[in-house]
Amino acid sequence: MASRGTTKRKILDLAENLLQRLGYNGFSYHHLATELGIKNAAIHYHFPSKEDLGIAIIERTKGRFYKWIYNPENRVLPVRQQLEWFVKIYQYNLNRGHRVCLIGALATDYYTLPASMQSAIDHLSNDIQKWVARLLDSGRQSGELAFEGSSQDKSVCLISSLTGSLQLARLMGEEYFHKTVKQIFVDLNLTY
Amino acid sequence: MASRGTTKRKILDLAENLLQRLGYNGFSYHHLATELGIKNAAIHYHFPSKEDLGIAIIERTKGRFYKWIYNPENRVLPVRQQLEWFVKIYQYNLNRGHRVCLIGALATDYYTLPASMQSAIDHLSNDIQKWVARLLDSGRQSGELAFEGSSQDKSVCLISSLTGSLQLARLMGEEYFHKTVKQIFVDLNLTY
DNA sequence: GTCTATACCTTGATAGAC
DNA sequence: GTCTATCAAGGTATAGAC
Repeated sequence: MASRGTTKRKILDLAENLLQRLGYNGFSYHHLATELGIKNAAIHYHFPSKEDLGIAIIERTKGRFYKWIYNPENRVLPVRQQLEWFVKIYQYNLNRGHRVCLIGALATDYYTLPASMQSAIDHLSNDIQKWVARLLDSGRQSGELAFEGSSQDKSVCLISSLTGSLQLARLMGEEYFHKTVKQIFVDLNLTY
Repeated sequence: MASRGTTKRKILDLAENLLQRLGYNGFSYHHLATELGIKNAAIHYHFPSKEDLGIAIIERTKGRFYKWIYNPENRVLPVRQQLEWFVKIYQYNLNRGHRVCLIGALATDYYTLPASMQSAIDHLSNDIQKWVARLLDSGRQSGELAFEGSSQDKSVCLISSLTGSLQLARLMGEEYFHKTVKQIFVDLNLTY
């Protein structure tokens, strides 16, 4: 289905999709143009360079993340529900054509990216990690979940698992994502 | 440093390195040629198509893996040591210029790969997963380690963590790989 | 086995008409 | 805002001399 909204929005939606399906070096302006029924040059009007497009994708994802975590309603949700929301982001990517997460996609292409994109994605991953660490910490303190080790280490391990499992799911099957999620919850002493 | 051995071997070494650093769509025959001080056409002599080169890289990695796990000496090692060997593969990739693992690299490019490469990497990831699951299972039975849940789920989660953490380490720093490994050991009731 | 030379395609990007 | 037309650069791949 084609996305609604302005051309700029449609380009962004499709580019995000292709980036997470094919990698940054795996899709082209031509690819976007033909699928949207417009011309190459029209895309360059909205996003002068591919770098601009890449930055826009990262910034939009950042915005969505911040919007959720800084929403006062969400901050008071049980830790378990906040964790489930976080996992749902990955689940959503899996459901939309086996997309890998944005961080995973850009991480493997990392050394081919312009510096501006590198620092944008660095920033996002740092913020995500801090948020997860704080969440795990407060969950452990309140007794909502349990684990050994530091919340920092645990958060990095958890994010790595989710990132990696979206990739393994491509090679081995969707169920391998669910196996990982199941194990993550078991390892936090949570039923799933 | 340039690799030793025949030209074919040098090409394979460099291509493997570039594949895991830049992604399958991030390096070219030209890239290989200039760095090896030979010409484009010389590479095509040894590997007629990029697909042939990709297959060769996967098959060589497979071979190394099988050689180790089917070595009778290694099969009787303590579970902990076998696990440490497995982690060392990832550590080695990290040390050699922040390479991601072969599976991670090819997973994000997966839908741009020729079918032959897809099935080759599918096969490898299946074999690795089975080996890890068996290792964890026997370790739990012998009391060498402990974890909740099925050894299948745990193995997928463990491999995903390692795969993902090599990628996160690019964005966040090498220490984030070590944090993940530390947590993996803690979660198996092993000191590290 | 390696070279020169080249064919052919795709890529990101721009100029200027409408 | 979108089009046509075009560009230079880089990509995979081949033919044929040495």
